[in-house]
Amino acid sequence: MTTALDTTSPQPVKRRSRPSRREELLRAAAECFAESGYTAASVRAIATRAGMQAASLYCHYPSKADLLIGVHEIGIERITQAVREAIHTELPPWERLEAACTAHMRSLLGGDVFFEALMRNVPLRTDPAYRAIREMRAEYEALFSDLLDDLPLPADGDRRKLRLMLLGAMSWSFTWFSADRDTPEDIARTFVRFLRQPLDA
Amino acid sequence: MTTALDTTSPQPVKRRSRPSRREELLRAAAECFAESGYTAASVRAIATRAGMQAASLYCHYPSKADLLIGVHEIGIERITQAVREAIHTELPPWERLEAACTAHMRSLLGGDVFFEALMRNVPLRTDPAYRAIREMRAEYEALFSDLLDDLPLPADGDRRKLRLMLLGAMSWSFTWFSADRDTPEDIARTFVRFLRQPLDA
Amino acid sequence: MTTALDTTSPQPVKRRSRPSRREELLRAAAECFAESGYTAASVRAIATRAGMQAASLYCHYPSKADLLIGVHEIGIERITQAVREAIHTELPPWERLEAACTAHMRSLLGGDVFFEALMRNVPLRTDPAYRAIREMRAEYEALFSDLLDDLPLPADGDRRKLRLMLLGAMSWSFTWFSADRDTPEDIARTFVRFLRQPLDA
Amino acid sequence: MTTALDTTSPQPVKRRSRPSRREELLRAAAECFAESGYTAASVRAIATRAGMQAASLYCHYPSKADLLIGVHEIGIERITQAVREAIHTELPPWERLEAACTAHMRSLLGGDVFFEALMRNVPLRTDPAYRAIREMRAEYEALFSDLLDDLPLPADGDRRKLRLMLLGAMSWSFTWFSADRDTPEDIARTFVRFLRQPLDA
DNA sequence: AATGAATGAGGTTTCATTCAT
DNA sequence: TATGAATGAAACCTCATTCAT
Repeated sequence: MTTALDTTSPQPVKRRSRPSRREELLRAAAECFAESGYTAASVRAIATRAGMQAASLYCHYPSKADLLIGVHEIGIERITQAVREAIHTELPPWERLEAACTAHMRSLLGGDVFFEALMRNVPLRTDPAYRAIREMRAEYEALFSDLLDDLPLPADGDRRKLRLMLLGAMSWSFTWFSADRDTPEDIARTFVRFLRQPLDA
Repeated sequence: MTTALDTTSPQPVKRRSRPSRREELLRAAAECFAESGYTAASVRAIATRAGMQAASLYCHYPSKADLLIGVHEIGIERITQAVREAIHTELPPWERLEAACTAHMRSLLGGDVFFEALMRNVPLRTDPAYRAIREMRAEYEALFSDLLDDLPLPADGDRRKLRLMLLGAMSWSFTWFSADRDTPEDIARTFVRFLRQPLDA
Repeated sequence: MTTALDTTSPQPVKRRSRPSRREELLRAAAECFAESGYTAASVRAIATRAGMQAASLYCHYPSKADLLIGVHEIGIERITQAVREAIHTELPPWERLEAACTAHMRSLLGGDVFFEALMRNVPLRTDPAYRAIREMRAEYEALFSDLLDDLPLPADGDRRKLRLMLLGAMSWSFTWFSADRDTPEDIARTFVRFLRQPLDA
Repeated sequence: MTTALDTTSPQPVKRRSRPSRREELLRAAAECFAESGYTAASVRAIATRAGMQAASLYCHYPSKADLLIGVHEIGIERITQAVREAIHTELPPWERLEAACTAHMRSLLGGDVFFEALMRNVPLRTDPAYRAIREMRAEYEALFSDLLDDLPLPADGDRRKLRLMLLGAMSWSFTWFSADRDTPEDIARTFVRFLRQPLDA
């Protein structure tokens, strides 16, 4: 009857492709994880924010940990796409890196709760969700490995550490970023410049 | 190499006695916070690890949050002293910065649970311990501001962002550091070199 | 004598079903509050008496204080209705007052745990439930204000103090009442007579 | 050396017959019992208010229940003496009763925490302190029995119920008394007048 | 007389999850 | 798909009391 994506079809069609219950749930979870952290966020709070009872949540996700994975999936997917788009065009290597970083920072600091949830909830090695999330992150970070491979570095340039430094510095920014003093774009540009100017000279 | 960083010893030698109950408690708390995170770590687990009942813990600290503050105090105090010692000698600015970073990384990644607890538990803005901890961190980071002020940078060098980049990159390293592949000293040296080579040329 | 005061029946016949869990819970709470006092009565004991786990109690009432309010609501509702019924008929003013007092005492001393809980747990001014309960009591006592207004008193008769004296004397009776020596009806009759007739002949 | 009543004699004499530790403790206990009720008042709070550690309290009183008894002893002793003094003079029976009631109310509502503690903490029958306190109260109330015996009542005047009514009404007044609207003396006078004079004109 | 430390019991409440409906 | 009720575990913390010093 309706589109294949309409997961709420059993109810009379209200509005076209409104966020499904699962999506609402993930958003609610992201908000709670971002605000309180994974452990402190309660399933009840997430369900309430999504407009349902805690028990109903389990119709959609089998556990709290799966919500965290779901949130990460969305977050990583979004930021991956943002960065992919940014480096789609033809550009010199350093400019491509800068474009990627700009997209990265714009996503991370743009107020999207999915990214806040992402940053604030790096899972512990003992967490059951650890592996799944680590793999997603690794895949994303591979994008930057590629960008760095294209860079013309001196022979002793340790590209792995360069990537870790750049991504780490950007990741940590959620800790000190203040929209009053900084813009995501400026941070990205400045960080890249710090690295580039010597090496490029 | 040196023993100055042996964090298990009861600090600068204040009292000769065996570590006091408070110190044992802080160490137990640090271990638990490092392993499980602040929220997931239970007061009972901390007390048990310190060899007492949960109720006894409250003879020494009035709440779990105060334990977190205590852990941060020790951690910050130790790393501050380590860095202070490292920059005590007369050195050219870049070398002093590198010495500081080396000390910083050596502390952070040296396996001291107080630092692991520190890094894994950046408090949320809503946390009652947020203010207290933020101030401690700020005071520590001021050390690096001073070091950066001494650096001969070009006019447009944004020293604040440089500091944030360097410290952020180092902070994030607890996320990916593996003693098999890296050494703290090497990371510090490499990160500083990345920033220096252009600017110093 | 009558069955109107059978406080175990599920009230005016609202639903036919066996007493709901909420009602069982309130009764259990009333029993515990009557036996041990509000503070000393534990949520666990209340839940156990109602045949459930302490945690399950919170499906029905959000806190212990709300149980106290609920118990008061039922108690006040019952005694209000008993008094209302007693004064429903046409009677001379003093006889109506006596009828009201008889109903009042019969409720209070008839062994209903809800009234015992009521009397033994006048909340402190600092108690969060204080306001709610005070208002209920005030509404009930207004019934007596009306009855006293109908009394043909001399000009200097302080009707407020008269009400407070009468109600106070009756309230305090739960302190000394012994079913062996007294009947609720006799107490009521005697108290009203003391006020009505001249003792100083 | 000092007076026999100086229970703190081992310490160098500071001030003459200042409240002994036991007295301070009783006063602190009375305050706490009056504010929070016996059960909710904690030994720790009492000790703190008396300027000592909880453990030190046990040097003076062997248990919390003994503090309650001690508070009652003082309270009953004080009010007994107040009433005794009031009825010491030669007066007609009704005037003597009024004088006693005035003294009673003045004590009860005069802001003395010992009386507030007394009224707010009628022990339950299951309380270990129940018997001891009940006996004290009975002895005090015997004073009123005597006064009532002197009253010229009609043949059917039930003196026991009269006493219970009068004392009960006065006891309950701590529940509604407001220094803004009432004075203890006026309450006493009015209550006695209600009994003495015919209201049913 | 005083106390710091300790304790076992127990307080209220929240947790993630299950299950019958 | 949704939920109300339930649960066992566990959360943080406070309790009255004890004891060695």
